[in-house]
Amino acid sequence: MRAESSEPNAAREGTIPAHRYTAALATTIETRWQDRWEAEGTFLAPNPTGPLATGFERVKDKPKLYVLDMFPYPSGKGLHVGHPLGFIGTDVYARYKRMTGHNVIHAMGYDAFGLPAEQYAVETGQHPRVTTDANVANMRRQLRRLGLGHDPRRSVATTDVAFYKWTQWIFLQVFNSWYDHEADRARPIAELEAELAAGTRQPASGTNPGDAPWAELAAIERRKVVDAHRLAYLHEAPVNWCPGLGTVLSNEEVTADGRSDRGNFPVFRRPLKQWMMRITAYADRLIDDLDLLDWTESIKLMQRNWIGRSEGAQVRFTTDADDIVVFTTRPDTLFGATYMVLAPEHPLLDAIVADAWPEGVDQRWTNGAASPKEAVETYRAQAGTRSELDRQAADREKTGVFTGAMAINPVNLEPIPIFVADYVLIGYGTGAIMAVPAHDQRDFAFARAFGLPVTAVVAPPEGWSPDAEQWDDAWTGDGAGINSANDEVTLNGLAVLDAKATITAWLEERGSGQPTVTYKLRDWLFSRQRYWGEPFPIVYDEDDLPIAVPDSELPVLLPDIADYSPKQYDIDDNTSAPEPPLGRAAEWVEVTLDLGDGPKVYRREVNTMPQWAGSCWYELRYLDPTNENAFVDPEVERYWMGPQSEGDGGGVDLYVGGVEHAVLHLLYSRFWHKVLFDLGHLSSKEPYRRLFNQGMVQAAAYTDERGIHVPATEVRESDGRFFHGAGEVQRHFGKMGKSLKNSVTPDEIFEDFGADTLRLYEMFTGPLDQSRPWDTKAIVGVFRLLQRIWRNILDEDTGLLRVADTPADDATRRILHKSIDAVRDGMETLRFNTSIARITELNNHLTAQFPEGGAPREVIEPLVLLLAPLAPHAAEELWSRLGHSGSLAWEPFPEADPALLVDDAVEIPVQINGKLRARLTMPLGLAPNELEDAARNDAKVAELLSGATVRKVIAVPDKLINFVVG
RNA sequence: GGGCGAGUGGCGGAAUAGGCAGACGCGCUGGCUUCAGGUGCCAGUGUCCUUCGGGACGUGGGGGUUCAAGUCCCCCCUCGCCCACCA
Repeated sequence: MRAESSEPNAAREGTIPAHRYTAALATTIETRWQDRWEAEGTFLAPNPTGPLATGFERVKDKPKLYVLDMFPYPSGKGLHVGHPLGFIGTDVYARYKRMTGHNVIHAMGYDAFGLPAEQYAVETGQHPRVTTDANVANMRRQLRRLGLGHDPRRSVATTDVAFYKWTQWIFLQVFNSWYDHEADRARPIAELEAELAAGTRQPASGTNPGDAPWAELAAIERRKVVDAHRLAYLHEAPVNWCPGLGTVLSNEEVTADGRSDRGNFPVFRRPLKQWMMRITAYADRLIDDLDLLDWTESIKLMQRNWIGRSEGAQVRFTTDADDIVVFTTRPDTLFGATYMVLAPEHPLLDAIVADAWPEGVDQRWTNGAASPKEAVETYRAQAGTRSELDRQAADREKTGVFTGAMAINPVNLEPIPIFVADYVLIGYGTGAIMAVPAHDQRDFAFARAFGLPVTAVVAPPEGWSPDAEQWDDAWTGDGAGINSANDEVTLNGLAVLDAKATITAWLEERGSGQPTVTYKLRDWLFSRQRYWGEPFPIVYDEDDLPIAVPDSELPVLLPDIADYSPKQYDIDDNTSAPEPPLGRAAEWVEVTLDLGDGPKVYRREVNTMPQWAGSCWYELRYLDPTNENAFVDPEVERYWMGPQSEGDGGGVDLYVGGVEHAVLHLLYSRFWHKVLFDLGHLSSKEPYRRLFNQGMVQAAAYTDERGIHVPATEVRESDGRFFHGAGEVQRHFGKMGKSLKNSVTPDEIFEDFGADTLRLYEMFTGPLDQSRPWDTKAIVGVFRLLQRIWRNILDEDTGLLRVADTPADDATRRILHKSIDAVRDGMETLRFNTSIARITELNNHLTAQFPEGGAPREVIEPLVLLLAPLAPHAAEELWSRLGHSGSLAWEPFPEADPALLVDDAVEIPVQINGKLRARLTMPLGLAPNELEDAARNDAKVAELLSGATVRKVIAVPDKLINFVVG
């Protein structure tokens, strides 16, 4: 069947007219126009300056528009029809905007570093670059075949040396800066060094362990202090170590059940020295600047939740050993703190553990251990080996042990027992809490399990027992303070908000606490033990401290090595340690550089950057892809992405991609963009002004009796049941892909229908943000649409024009202009399905009105232009057959004449008690009373109303009339 | 457990700002064309009843506001996504 349909129509003369729009004809047309667009540079977008500025004169008075897709990973499997949904959507939008007078930039790149190419290299020994380049070439071919109107000069891959040179450069910008919290922005590290040297600034707390004066610090100590301020820094801290992958992972790459996002291997928390990026310094700005963005509230909410800002207080409790600081969002409940809990990893744990159990200790508190030390050590060891899944199950029984130590509550000087329990997380707040079981559900559960007292300090609602020990749950709502007073301060009678302010002020005055803001967001773990990623432009000296490779030495090229695999371990071996593959490139690792003090030998960083690095800034490189002196020319960036008005943060005008990147990519990318903004390299505060999440393409998938997916193409349907071979199979719908064996490739659809039909079908199945099932059988609907438009313009037998140069009749003209109006609306709102429906209606009207041909050119030409963004090849061909020599890509999009959008007469529904009883055609603009008279004068309405008492008449001009009868 | 979003014919989906529910397409039914079939063309197609005039019902379920509710309010059910011991 396919072989036949790809032959010219002539081969089937006698059955199919020679000039019918068929798949074969579509393919001929599509190939021709794709070649022509490329040859003529139809979609080249001129920059205001620089090497890509040719043609800017032509567009300099047009508004600019930056349309961007989330760039794909060039998989070796090639595309299925689900992949290009968003790409088609942005192409339709970009083409429409170009026709409405915008200078549109639209390009496509490749996020080409990453695991699959590396794993393929490990298996085959083929260099990942070879695989990657082949995959990129294949994907470029497939996307070109779709007729996407991209500027090919701007197509970059993150693996291009000319690209990752600048990824490394940006890393160094981050490395060479620090966050000035007073100025609330990043500044060059040299300015910090100068201020420290001049004594005008003191090191941030915790960065200078001995707190010795700057002048007395040795040079190496000074370097350590400065390094501790950098936005990219080395840090020994618990990280997510995945032995199965042989690499560490960021928090974001670990699933809720403690496994790797990729590969689903167990992940263990272990302390290791790794590169971190100080994204937490930007937490507030990442929240606040969401207000600048035209994103859906749900995505903004996900980002806010991920950053997880909480306002509260830190409170200092004294013990016999060190003081312990807790974080709480409910300082108002401080009088109700009946015990304290430390996370198992808390650094002060060893210092406070008592030597022996106190007399008469509760057996539940000791876990059967002979001493607190033994109990804590046992518990800590258990917590360390327990999987994250266990530990994070919210409904899990609370566990913990008593440390034997007591802390003094600063508000009432009462001693309270200190426990260690894994429901307190080391990574959040201070890793220690005051437990208020009466007003926190988790503390309540723990108190009940361990027989700890529950003291109410906020009045619960009516109906609760006055005795908190009788409660079934904690009371976490608002209420007046009770049982909360000492000699100096009382919270009794105060509402929660007032109580918080009062007690926080009191604590601050006494030096026992201060207001604090805490975030769930952690600093970003930025190093990976992989081969196929950007090398860090960092070397280490004999002191083992990091030194930036000078800009002049960039790029640091990825060396060729024999074995690309990181050392992998048994997936459960949590005692293993990462060993990056680059460590084996001995000659590369050892490097001689002259950093101003003569040639010396240094050791290169052997970790590589995570795959997110390239996607953090690729949209900037599209703007100026060939620039060798800067990652982007500031003037070019200002033109395409700069703020458009006061209060605008700038950024790309439309960014389309999957919702799965709602936090990770979008958060990291915003972070880098803000650093580059702070350092004066960018005019835009935000990378993506408007974000739009396209839906997924789903398809039927079938499982056999074993629950295993069978290839969807081999399933037959019979009476609503489905069979594969001899057995019956079950149908369900899921994301199209290899795992469900339900992929459909674009190549099959090109073969049977052509690219324009595929484009139309994908856009017709629903609004762009909605997921939709794929149904190959349904494609014929939009294929027929193209055939019918074709037939209304060209004779199927002769190929000659059958369009008339006579004026359109009034009714046809009105339908045209209403169609234009509706098509534009669908284009603007990315609801292309409605645009296609209106084009179909218009064409159906022409078919009915001019069955023998002769549709007026006055209507046909706008129809072709309306179709152009959606089915550009067919539209170009028709446009040219209509006698135009150039491409229609820059033709003005039809505009509706407002005068033709309203009719002289309108059909008015007549309701009686809200039920439709008649329709009357009436002149437009009748007043309510005229409407009522006209309705009453209608014979049918009069009959319906006879004998009834009309109690009320609702007459809405030009809309309807409703008689309310009694 | 918390948050967000969505439920409209057999299917995908339309429906300005509360005003004719089901546009457009698939599928289905009948017919035309054709050497049989197709990805050609035409007509019909929400459900039920009907004396063929029409009538009743109908946007997940239940209540409410209104002359009028797919649309607004309250309660419930189902599905999807995100987060998940974050003090």
